[in-house]
Amino acid sequence: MPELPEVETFARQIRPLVLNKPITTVTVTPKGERMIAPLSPAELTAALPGNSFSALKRHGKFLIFELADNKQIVAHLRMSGRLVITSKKPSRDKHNRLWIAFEDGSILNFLDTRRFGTFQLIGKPGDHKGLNQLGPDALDPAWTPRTFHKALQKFNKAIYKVLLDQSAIAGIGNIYANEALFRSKIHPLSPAKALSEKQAGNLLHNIIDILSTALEFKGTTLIDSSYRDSEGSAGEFRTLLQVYGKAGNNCVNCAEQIRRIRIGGRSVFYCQNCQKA
DNA sequence: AGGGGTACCTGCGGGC
DNA sequence: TGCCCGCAGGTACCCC
Repeated sequence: MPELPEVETFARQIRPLVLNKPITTVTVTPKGERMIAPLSPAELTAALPGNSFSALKRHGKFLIFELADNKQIVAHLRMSGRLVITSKKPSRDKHNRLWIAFEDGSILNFLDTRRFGTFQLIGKPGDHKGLNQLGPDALDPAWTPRTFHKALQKFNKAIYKVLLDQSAIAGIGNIYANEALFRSKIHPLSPAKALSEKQAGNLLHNIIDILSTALEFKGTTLIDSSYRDSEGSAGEFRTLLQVYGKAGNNCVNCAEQIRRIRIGGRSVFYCQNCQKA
C-alpha cells in the first residue's frame, strides 16, 4: 500500500525515536517469521541486542536501518505494513508481527495485516537484491528532464508500466502513477519511448510535485483503507486525487467520465479525452 | 524483452 | 445473517 510519500512519512516520524538507542530485545511472532527470512527468529535475535541504529534511510519504498557495525536491516512495507512506536509494551494490534525494544523503554513495532512486508538483516551494504535493482529515487534531485527522458528511452513498454518499474524510477506506486499521468495528459498505454523530452520533463515535474505534496499531507488514506501513519493519523492527500479510484466520476477538466482499465493486472484510471498524448 | 497470469496474505464491501 | 466474489496502495516468479 504505501508508496514513497507514505514510506517517507513513516521514516520521518520514527527516525528521532529509534536512532542511537541500544537495542535490548527482538521479538518475532510466528506469523512474522516469513518476513525476516532467510534468517530465523533466533538468528535475528542474536544479532541485534547491544547494537543500535545509526541512521534510517529511504530509497524508493525501502527503508534501510543502518546498524553501528555496518550491518543493515532492509524493510519493505509492501501492501499493508506499518511502523508504530510504543512505550514499555508492544502494540496490542492483532497484526503486530515483530518488534524491537530499546533500552529507554520505547518499542518499534512492525504491523502488517497481509504479511507481504519484509524486514531483512543483511551483513553489509550491497547484500540486498531488491535494493540493488532500484533505479534512482523519484525525489532524487539529480533528475532532470534530460536524464528522465533518457531513462524512459530504455524501456520498450507503456509509460504506466515504466513508472511502476522500480528499476527505472523508485518510489512511485499505482495511485501516484495514475495522478501523474492525468496531470501530464499522457495516456497510460503510451509507449514510454514515444514521449518527447518536453513531455518527459512535464511528467517529471508533475511526479515531483505530486509526491512532494502528498508527503506534506502525510500520504493518501483511501476511504475504508487501513493506511495510517506512525501516529495513527490518516493521510490527507486523498482530497487531492483527481482520477485514482474515480471511475464513473466526471473528469475535473472536461465532460468525460473517468474510465477504469486493467494494465498488468492492476486498475488504471484515466480520462480518455484529456490523456491523448 | 514484453505480456500475462499466479502467488503470497487478510479483510472488506457488494450482490444475492 | 451468511456466502461467494472481486478488490486492494507491491513485488517475484513462471510461462509464452
